[in-house]
Amino acid sequence: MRNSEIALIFNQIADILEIKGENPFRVRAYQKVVRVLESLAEEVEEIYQTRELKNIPGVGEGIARKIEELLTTGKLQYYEELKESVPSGLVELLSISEVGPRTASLLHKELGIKSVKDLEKAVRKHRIKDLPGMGEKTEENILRGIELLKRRKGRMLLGKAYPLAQSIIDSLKKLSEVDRISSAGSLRRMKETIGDIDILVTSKKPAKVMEVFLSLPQIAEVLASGETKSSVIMEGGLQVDVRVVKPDSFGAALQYFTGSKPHNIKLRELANKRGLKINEYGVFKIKSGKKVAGRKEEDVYATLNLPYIPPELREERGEIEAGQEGSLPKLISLKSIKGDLHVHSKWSDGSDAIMELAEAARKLKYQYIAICDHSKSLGVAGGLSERDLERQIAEIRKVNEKLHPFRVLAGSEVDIRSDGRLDFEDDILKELDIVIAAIHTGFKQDRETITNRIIKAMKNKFVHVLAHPTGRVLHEREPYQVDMEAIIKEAKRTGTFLELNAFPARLDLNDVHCRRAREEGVMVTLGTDAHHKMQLDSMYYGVATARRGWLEDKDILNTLSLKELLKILKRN
DNA sequence: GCCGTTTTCGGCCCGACTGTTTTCAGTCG
Repeated sequence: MRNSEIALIFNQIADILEIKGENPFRVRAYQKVVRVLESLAEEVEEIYQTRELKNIPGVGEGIARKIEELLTTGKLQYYEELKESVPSGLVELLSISEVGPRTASLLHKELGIKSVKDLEKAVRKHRIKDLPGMGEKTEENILRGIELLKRRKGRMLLGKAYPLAQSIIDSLKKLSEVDRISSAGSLRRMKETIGDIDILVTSKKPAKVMEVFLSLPQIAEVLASGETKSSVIMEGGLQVDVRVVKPDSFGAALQYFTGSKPHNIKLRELANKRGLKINEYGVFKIKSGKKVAGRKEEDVYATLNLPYIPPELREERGEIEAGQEGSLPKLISLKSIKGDLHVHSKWSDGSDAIMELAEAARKLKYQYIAICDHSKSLGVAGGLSERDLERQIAEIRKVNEKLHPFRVLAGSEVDIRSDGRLDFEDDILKELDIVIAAIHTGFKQDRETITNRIIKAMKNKFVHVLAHPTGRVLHEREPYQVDMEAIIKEAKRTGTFLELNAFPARLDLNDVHCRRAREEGVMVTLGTDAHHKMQLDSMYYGVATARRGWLEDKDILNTLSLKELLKILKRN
C-alpha cells in the first residue's frame, strides 16, 4: 500500500473523528501523520520492512499498529467501524465553508441531512434557521458556501496564480499610498498549486488601497470589503484577499500569513518554552506583555534564536531544527542558472526555430540551451528520424558558429520504449551533446515493470538525464507507479542526472523527490520543456520547486558554466 | 493519539470574525 493511500485513510479518520466530536488533539494527531506521510519520499512499506515505524515523526504506538494492519491485510478494522458510524456524505459537508464538524453533526442529528444535496434542499426550504444556534444569516451563509463550493475549481497551478498575483501587486504598488507590499500564504511558499492568494500591505490610507483593489478589472465577485481586509473572487475562480496591516506589525503579519500552519504551530510552541508569545502583531513577552519584535520577519525568527528561514522551506519538514543547528541550505536562485537543458524546437512539436530559441536564451543571460526534440516513435509529437536528427545537428553547428561563445547543445528527448529499449541506437546517441530519456507511453505498467524499464534506460552509458521522472501532470495525470527510491539509487550508481522539469503542470521531480536526490548526492538538471520561446520563463517555477526541495547551486547541473558542463557530459 | 533539556501524565498555537447570544460557540486561516 502506497503512502498516499494510507494518508487518504487517516485523513478520513480525522474528518470522521471531528464530526463525532472526539478529542481535537487526537484529530490533530491523525492530521499530522497525513502531512508527514505526504512529505515522506520513502514508502512506509519499506520502512516497515527495515526498521521501526515509530521512527516516523508523529507515529506512536497506536498509529504504528494501524499502519501495520493496513500493510499486512490491506484493511483497517478501526476505520471500517468508524465509517459505519457516520453517513459517508457527512464528511463532504466539511468542505462547505461555514460548515464545520459541530454544524455538520447538528444538521445530521436534527434534520437527518446526509449530503451536500440534502443540505441545499433544507436551506432552500428554510429549515436551518430554527435550529439551536442557527439563524437567518447562518442560513444565507451556508447557501453561499454551497454555491462557492460548486463554483470553486479547486487549487490553481502556481504557474497561473503567480502571474495573476504579480499583476495585482504591480497595480497596487503604483499607488503612492502603498508603503510595503508582499504576497503571503502558499503562493509565497511557491507551492505547486495555490488555494487562494493573500496579499499584505502597509499603508497610511487603507481605504484608498482597498478602493483601487476592488476596482481591478479581473474581479468577478466581491465577497467582503472592509477597512483592513477585502476578499474577491477573480475570473477563473481564484480567491484573493488583501489585508492592510500596521508597519510595526508587518513582519509578524507576513510571517503569520505565510505559514505554513504546521511551521507556525511549531514556532509558537518554541516561543512558549522561552516565555514568548507569537501572533500576527508581533512577538511578546508573556509575563510583561512587552513587544519584542514585529516590524521585520527576520526579527520574529531572531527572537527564537533562529536565522531567517526562506518561505519555500516553511513546511515543518525539519527547517526549524536545521535553523537551530545552523545547517539551513543556501538555496539556489534563478540567477545561478546558466542555461536550459530541455527545449523543443519546431523540428518536432515546438513552435520556434533553433535560432529564435537561442536568441531568447541569450536575452536571459544564459550561456547555453539544449535542444531536445522528440524521437521517432513519438509520431504524435513530430518525433525526429535518425536522418532528421543528423540534419538538425548540422543546423545547430551553423547556429553555434554565428552565436559563439553562446552554445546550443545538440540533444534528444529519446523515448524509452515499453520494454526499456531506447528509440535510437547508440551510434547516433553518441553523436549528441546531451541525451535525455523519458517515458511517453505505457504509463499504466505496474510498479516493478515500469521501474525496471526506466532503470534499463538509465544503464545506457549515453543517457545523461532522466526527464520528468514520475510523469505526473498536475490536475491531469497521476505519476506512474515508479519506485522513486530505486530510481534515485540507480541514478547515484550510474551517474545519471534527474530532471526537474520546470513546466508548471509538471514540476517533476517534485520538492520531496528533489530533497531525496540531494540526500543521496544525485545531481538534478533544470529544464523548462519549453515548446515556445516564451515558455523559457517557466525556469522560475523550476527554481522555486528546487528551493522547496532544499537544493543549492552545487546540486544543480546547469548552474555550471558551459565549459564545466561539457566536461561532465563528455565523461559519461 | 503523540510526546518529553521542566514531564511516562498532562499538556498539546493564536486571534479575528460572525451570529446568536446576553457571555460565547463555531469556524477560519
